[in-house]
Amino acid sequence: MLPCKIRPKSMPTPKLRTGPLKYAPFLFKPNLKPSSLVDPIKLLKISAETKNLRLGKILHALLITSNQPSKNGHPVFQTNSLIYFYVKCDEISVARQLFDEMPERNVVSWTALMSGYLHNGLALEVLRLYKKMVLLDGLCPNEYVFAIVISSCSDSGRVEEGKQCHGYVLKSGLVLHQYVKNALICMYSRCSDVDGAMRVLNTVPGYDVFSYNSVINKLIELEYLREALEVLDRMMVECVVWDNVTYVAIFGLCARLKDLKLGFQVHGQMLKSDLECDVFVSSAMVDMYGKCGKILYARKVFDCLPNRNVVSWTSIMAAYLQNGYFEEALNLFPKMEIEGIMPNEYTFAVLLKSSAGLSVLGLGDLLHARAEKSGFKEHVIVGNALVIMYSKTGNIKEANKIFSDMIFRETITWNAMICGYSHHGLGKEALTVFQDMLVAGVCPNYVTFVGVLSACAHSCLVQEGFYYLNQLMEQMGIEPGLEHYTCFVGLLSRAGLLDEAENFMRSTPVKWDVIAWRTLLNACHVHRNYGIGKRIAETVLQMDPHDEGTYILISNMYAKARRWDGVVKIRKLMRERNVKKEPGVSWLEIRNITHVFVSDDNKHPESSQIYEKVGELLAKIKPLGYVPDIAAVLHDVEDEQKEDYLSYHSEKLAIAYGLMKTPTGAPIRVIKNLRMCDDCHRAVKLISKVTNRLIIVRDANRFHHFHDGSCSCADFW
DNA sequence: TTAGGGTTAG
Repeated sequence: MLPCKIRPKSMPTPKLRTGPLKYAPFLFKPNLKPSSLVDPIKLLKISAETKNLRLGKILHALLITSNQPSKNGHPVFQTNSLIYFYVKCDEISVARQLFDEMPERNVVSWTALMSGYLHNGLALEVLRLYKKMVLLDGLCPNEYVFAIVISSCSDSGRVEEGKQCHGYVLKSGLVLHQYVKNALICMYSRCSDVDGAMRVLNTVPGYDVFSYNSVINKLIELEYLREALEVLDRMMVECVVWDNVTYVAIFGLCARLKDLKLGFQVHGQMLKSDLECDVFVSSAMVDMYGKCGKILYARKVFDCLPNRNVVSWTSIMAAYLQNGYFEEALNLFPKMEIEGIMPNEYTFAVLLKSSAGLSVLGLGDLLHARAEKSGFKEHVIVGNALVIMYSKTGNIKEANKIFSDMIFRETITWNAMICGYSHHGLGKEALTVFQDMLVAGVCPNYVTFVGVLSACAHSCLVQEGFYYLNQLMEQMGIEPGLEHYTCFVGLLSRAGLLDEAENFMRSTPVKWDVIAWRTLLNACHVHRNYGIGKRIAETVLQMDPHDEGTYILISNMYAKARRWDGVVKIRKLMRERNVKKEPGVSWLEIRNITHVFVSDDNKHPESSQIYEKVGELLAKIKPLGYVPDIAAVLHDVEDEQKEDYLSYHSEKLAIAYGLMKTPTGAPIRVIKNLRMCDDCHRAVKLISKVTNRLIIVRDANRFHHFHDGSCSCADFW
C-alpha cells in the first residue's frame, strides 16, 4: 500500500539489515505471551511523544512489510499516525510525502500535517492547506483545525483571516472549546489588539491558566498595567491555579508598578503553593525586589537559590545598579566567573552601566574590550550601554564613535546619544542626531524629548523649544511631563527670560518640584537677577530646607552681588537648621587607579608637590588676568587665608595632579561631587590655555569641557 | 482507535 520511496534525498541511506526483524522483541510486552503483538499505532504514538525516530521507523517498516491493516484500524488511521510521528520527529517532508500519496484522507490527516507546518514556522502553508481541505476534499473543519488555523493566523500576522475564523467558530459553537478560545485570545494579544482579546475573554466563559497568561503578558508588555491588575483579579475570583509563567508575569507586574505590597502577597502565595520555584521565577523575584528598592530582599532571594544561572546573576547585579550600588554590582562579576558562569550581553550591559555610574573610564574600557572579544559588542543593548558609559565618563567622542558604528539602533540608542550630547552641553550636535532619528523613521518617545528640550536649552533655541513642546510632541501623541516643563524653564532661563520663566512656572498647572525651582534660581544667580532670585530662594528653601546645594547657590548669588548681609543670613540659617556640610571631593583615574582629593586636605602622599604645582599654575595664569575672587569666600576670613581657601579646592588639586602624572597632550578627566565654584571655573579655563590640555570636569550638574581658555558651558551652569 | 494551545527572567 505504502510506496517505498518515502525517504527524501537529504536523509542518509540506512545500512541494509538481513534476516528477520531484529528489533521485534521490543514490540512485545514482556508480561504477555510472545504471540500478543502490541498495537503498532499505540507504539507509534509513544515513539512520537518520546521523539524516538529509530523505533518509529522500525514500526513503519513493520507496517509496510506486514501489509496488513491494524487489527482495529482503517489504513487512514495508520497513515495518520505515521504522519503525526514524522511531524513530531521534525521530519516534515516525509510526513508531507505520506500525506500527498494517501488515496483517502480525513480531517485528522490534515490537522496532523498542519500542526507540523505550524511548529516549523510555516504558518502560511497551514492556511493554504486549510483552503484545500475545505474546497478540494469538502471536509468540515472541527475544533482541532481551528486551534491550528487561528494560531497560524497569529503567527503570520493575518488578522483579517483570524477574524473570519473568529466569526465562524462563534456561529458554529466551536468557540466553546478551550483550545479554540485560547488560540483566539493569543491571536488578539499577539496582534496587540488588547480590546479584541478582552472581548473574547468577556463574551465566552471559562478560561484556564494559559488564556490568562497570554492576556496578562501582553497587557504588561504594552504597559496596560491597570488592565493587567483587573485580569489578575478575575483570575483570583475564578480560582485559576497559577503556574510558573503566571508567577513570572505577576512579579514583573509588581516590579513595573513598584508595588512592594502586592509583591509580598504574591511571594507569600507562592511559598504556600506546591509550585517548584525555577530559575525564571526566582530571577523575576530578584528583579521585583530590586525594582521596588528592596535590595536586601533581592539579595536574600539570590543567596537562597540552589541553582543560579547567568540570568540570576545578572538580575542581582541589575538590582544593585538600579539602587545606585554600582560598586557592589561590579564586585559580583568576579564571583560569578569563579562559579563558572559565563557573562552574556545583558551582563555586559549591566556592568558597563555600573561603571558609568561610578565614572570609572578605565574599567569601562576593560569591559568594552571583553565584550568585543566575547562577541557581545554587536548586541544593541551592549551598544546602548557603551554609548551611555562613554558619555557619562566624559568621553563623548568615543560615545559617538560607538553610536556611528552601530548597525542596528533602537529608540534607546538614539536617546542615549541625544541625552549624552545634551549633558555635555553640545546642543547643536544633539539636535542633529534628533533630526537623523526622524529621517531614519524611528519614533521618538518621552525620554527623547527630555534630551531634545535640554539640547534647546543649551543652545538657547527658544523658538525651536516652543515648537517641540507645543507642536511636535502633540503631533507624536506624547504628553509632556514635569521633566519637559523643567527643561523649558531651563530654556527660558538660559535665554535670560527670567520673568517669562517665573510667569510660566506660576501659571502652568504642573506640580513643580525643587529641581525645577532650582533651575530658575540658578539662572537668577548666573544672570545676577537678585530681585527674582530672592523670591525664588524663599520658595526653594520652603520646599527643601535641608539641601546644602540650595544654600550654597543662594550664598553664591548674594556673594556675587557683594550682599554680605545676605551671605551671613544664609550661613546662619544653615547652622540653625543643622544643614549637613558635604566636603568638596574630586577624583581622577590614572592608569586604572582612582586618586581622590578633598578640598584643603593634605592626606595625599604627594601632597606637597601637588600644592606646589597648584601654586605654579596660578602664577602662570595670573598674567592672563586671573584674579582670585577672594570676596566670594567667607568674608570674615583674613585676605591671605581666603586665597588659600580658593587655591586648594579639590578640583584644582586633582587637575594639578593630572598635569603632573599624565603625558603631554593627554586629556584630563575629573569628577566632582558638588558644583564647581565660579573661581575654579575661571581658573581652569586659563589652565587649559597655558597647558594646552583638554580638561573635562563632571560636576554635580553637568560636564564642562575646558579647552584653549574657554568652556563648553559658555559660563552658564 | 489517528490530530490541537501558552515559553515566561536580566
